Amino acid sequence: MAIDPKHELVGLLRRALGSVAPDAADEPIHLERPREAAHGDFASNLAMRLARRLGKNPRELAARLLAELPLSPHVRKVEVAGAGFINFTLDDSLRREVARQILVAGRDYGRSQAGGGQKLLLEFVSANPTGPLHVGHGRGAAYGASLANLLAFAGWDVTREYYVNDAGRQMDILAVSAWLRYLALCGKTLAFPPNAYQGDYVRRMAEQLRGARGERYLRPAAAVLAEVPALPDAARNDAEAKALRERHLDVLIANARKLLGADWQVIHQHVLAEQLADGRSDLEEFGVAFDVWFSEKALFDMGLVRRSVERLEEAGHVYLQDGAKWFRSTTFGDEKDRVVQRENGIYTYFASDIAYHANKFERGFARLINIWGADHHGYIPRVKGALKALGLDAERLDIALVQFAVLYRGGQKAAMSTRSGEFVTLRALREEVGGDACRFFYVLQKADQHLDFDLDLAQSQTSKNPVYYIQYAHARIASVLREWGGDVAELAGADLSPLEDPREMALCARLAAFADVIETAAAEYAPHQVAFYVKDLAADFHAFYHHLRILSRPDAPLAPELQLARLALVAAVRQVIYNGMVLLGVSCPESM
RNA sequence: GCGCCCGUAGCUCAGCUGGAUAGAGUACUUGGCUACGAACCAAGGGGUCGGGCGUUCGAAUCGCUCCGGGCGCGCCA
Repeated sequence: MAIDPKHELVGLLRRALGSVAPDAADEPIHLERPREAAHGDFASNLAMRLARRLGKNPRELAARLLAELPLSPHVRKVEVAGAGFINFTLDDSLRREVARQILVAGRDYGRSQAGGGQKLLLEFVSANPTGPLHVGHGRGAAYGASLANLLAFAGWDVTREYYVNDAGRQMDILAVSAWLRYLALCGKTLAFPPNAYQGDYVRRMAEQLRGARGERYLRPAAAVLAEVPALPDAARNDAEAKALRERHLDVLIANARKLLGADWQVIHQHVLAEQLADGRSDLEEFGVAFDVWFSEKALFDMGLVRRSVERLEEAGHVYLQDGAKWFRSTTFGDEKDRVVQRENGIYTYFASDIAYHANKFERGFARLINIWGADHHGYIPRVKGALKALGLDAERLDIALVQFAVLYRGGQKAAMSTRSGEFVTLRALREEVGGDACRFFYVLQKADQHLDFDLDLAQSQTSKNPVYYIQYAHARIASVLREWGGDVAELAGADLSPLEDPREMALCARLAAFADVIETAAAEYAPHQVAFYVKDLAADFHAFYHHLRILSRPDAPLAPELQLARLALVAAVRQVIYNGMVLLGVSCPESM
């Protein structure tokens, strides 16, 4: 059976605490893994915390706790150190056993039940399907996919969802952009608005339309431009010029709708389907899969948007002003009230988002997580406010913000904007640096930290690249096991007692920490901790490997028991590297 | 102006609910392949943790304030 030393030590401390200071028996007991090996396997600051509470000397308290600490066969040494730490050193046999536990559990090693099998919805990426995904979306995708894996590993029943904004004005703009390009292909070249979608992919979709349906969607230029205000001079960038350009686009869309009738929907559907398929394949190639693609338009079709606004009205949180319906979000801490239904009767994006989130609650998830770009942070209070107004428990919704990713190549920054067509696509990034390096670099940094993505480093195939450093450790072990040629499954039965070198024990200690890393990384939505851990584990392994032989050789013979024990140890290392990298979506080649 | 995020080695970043001598990588200097994979290892220099004040036995971590950077403040999505 597996022994959980941490749990046992907490129990021992709890009993000692009960006899030393019964009045403070409720004091929480924390154990940390000291950085210094000399400080043992676990350390507790209980005495120092208690000292504050009881007004006594920390070292003295630590000594009294030590005296009352029940004996355990698993603890080799307990001592008071520093300002009043109680340091535990485990018995070596117990420290070594982790290798066996890993080999027995295999791919499940590190898996926990912390989530209790509760349903969790993780929504991420959710980029408008109006163009290729760019490197900013890539970060959200990599972070979200890793987080989803991590939470599932930590015992949550995770659903991965992509919210498809297929209902709004942006889709109309994309459709009209493609149509204008199509008209140009038919010989009717009209001024292409600067705020329409500029990318080459729009031209490609226009070519598809023309190839499939010929000139079926051709309309007279005069009708297309009827009542469309002229575009202001390109140099002008004042508020009036901007408004004029938006108006230009809106009238174009209205005319397209009128002139094309049912065909407008066909074009609309086509560009949507194209972009969605493109994004989906892009993400799949990136190792990012979704369980649900949730349509915004479906919310409207099912009447859920209208229904949500009605519910807010019934709850008395909506008022009319200037012909529009406003949600009184200031009641819930927002800085100003927000429009849910415009003067022209059209619901705002916010209204459908309320319906969307209400629907998430109705689907019975114990926890909801949204991954948003950090530029949306101002949006949080109104969404949570609306949920509260609907009587829902907004605390169940966590919003994880992801900061911008900026690409650097030789010190040069790359600008990103879908509209202008000047952006670096995720696809281009993947092709340049490879999927593994891409996934790893994205999650190597805390999500709420700005990311400087160093292209030169990511694509370097040298020792500088941390991805290869880890993969190399895995491949090296695989190579040794191949060289050995025995049955890896039998290593779980190996006698581990020959392991006693400090490097071997350091590896054991590192391996034993994996479960804790998973637990805190999942709790903090911080997959980067897994990346750092795997890097550290690989470093421990490389140091071990360089100084100690694994396989016996005629001129450097090893006792058979020692060879077997070391094989078991490195097989365990390989397994944990693998388990960690799987969570991050990075492959572990057997050779490279 | 208000709100959110951030400021740690030359550069890019970790630092778990406040803990022990602030750590990696990279760059630089130096050493190590007739070895189970040198995409590796070992050693070295490099820090006012943006500044200040406070709370505490103890602050990179918590609070206040100032400086600096990013983002957001629409009847856009």
